[in-house]
Amino acid sequence: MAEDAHSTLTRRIRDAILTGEFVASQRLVEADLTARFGASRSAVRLALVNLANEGLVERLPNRGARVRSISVDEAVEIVEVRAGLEALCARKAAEQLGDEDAEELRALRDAIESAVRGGDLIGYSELIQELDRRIREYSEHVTAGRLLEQLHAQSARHQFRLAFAPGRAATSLAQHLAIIDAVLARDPDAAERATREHLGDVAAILAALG
Amino acid sequence: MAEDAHSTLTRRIRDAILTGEFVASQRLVEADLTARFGASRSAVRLALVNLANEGLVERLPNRGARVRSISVDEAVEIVEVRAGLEALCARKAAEQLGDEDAEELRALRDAIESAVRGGDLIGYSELIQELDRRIREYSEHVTAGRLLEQLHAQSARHQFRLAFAPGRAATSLAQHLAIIDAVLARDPDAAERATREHLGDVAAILAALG
DNA sequence: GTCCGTCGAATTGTCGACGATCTGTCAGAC
DNA sequence: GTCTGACAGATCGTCGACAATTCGACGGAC
Repeated sequence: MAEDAHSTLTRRIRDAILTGEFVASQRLVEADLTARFGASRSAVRLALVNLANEGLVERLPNRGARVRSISVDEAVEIVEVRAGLEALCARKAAEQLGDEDAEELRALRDAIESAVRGGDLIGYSELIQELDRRIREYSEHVTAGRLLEQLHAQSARHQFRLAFAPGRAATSLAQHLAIIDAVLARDPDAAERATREHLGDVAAILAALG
Repeated sequence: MAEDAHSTLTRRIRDAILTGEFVASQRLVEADLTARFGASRSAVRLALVNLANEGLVERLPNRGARVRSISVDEAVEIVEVRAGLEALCARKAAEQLGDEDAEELRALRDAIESAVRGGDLIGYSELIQELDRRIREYSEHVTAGRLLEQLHAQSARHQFRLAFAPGRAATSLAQHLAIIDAVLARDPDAAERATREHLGDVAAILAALG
């Protein structure tokens, strides 16, 4: 993932999709993107191919690209896969947590608790994402990490809907604290179990909402 | 995955990598591939980008592409991830196995047993791959299936070395039969457990061999 | 009113050429 | 003998033009 021109463009289009600037199923015409981002058509094409491989964009031969819309069934599938991968990462993280990592994790735990106490749902949601990222990092599992990053990007929109499900914050908080505590306790089994439990709930709620 | 020209080229280059025609770390110069496959440079470029996204090829900015070589550590990681995903698929397959699927699976079981009895290691290896493919199919889990396909391709070479580890066939056979029987018995827990057990062994052996 | 074939605009796919970047080599200074 | 800097070859990155395809609009036949 170098920082040259086409990577930047890929990132810019990805951001536009993730922030909802381009809505689901919207057509992404190469000429339009060329004008909008001031890049050449080759660069746009390359970016679209990359995003198609990431699963954010759908490319039909001779018919152009569009923002891929993810069905509820597929969102559930993604959460099921995430459960397996994040459980693996949580386990590894618990096994090999360094002392300074533990310090960071405790600080994050405090931040999460105070965000919830303050009723800051947006901040809470961001901190949870940070938590996921940290656990991936501590696990040092690059293969799982790479796949998880893709899956997160794909289901970003569904995540969002989930955050505001009524009464969700309380159980979500408890589950995340359980994950953190298991990792801090260096207990791999508990970390894996807590992660699975949490994502099992997420899958169930997603399926019910759909 | 349409069947137009550039997809075909992507597949052809992928096959060349998987069959060992292009060895690990070998440089893939665009001009050479252009001549060899009779395609234009754009097509070659696109194929390389796709393969890079699949993880089979490594592309360094301004320095070209080469066949990505996968370290033993990474091969172990891949098997760990596969364990999670294949366990999920085995579970789903066990949950929703159709009667005609069961029939096919029984036939495959017989074929596997007779391959081992006949000492046909190559045939056995192919049948095991077929088994994996079938379980993915029965699980109807497209997300997990797509990721597994990528991971299989990446670790194809290491798979190969594994098949000829001394005394491996016997335990491998027992483990695969256990997976098949659990799925046939429509027992999701057993199917997941048997799959994890098998891949846990594979990871251990890979790590030891490295 | 409906069906069918033709035509044209919009859009993607392909190509070859040009410019930019990297790598290795070689001469010269010290 | 070693180091430095310029040069040249190889290779990738970018661009604009042209060809191929799709899709909708239009008009005529029945």
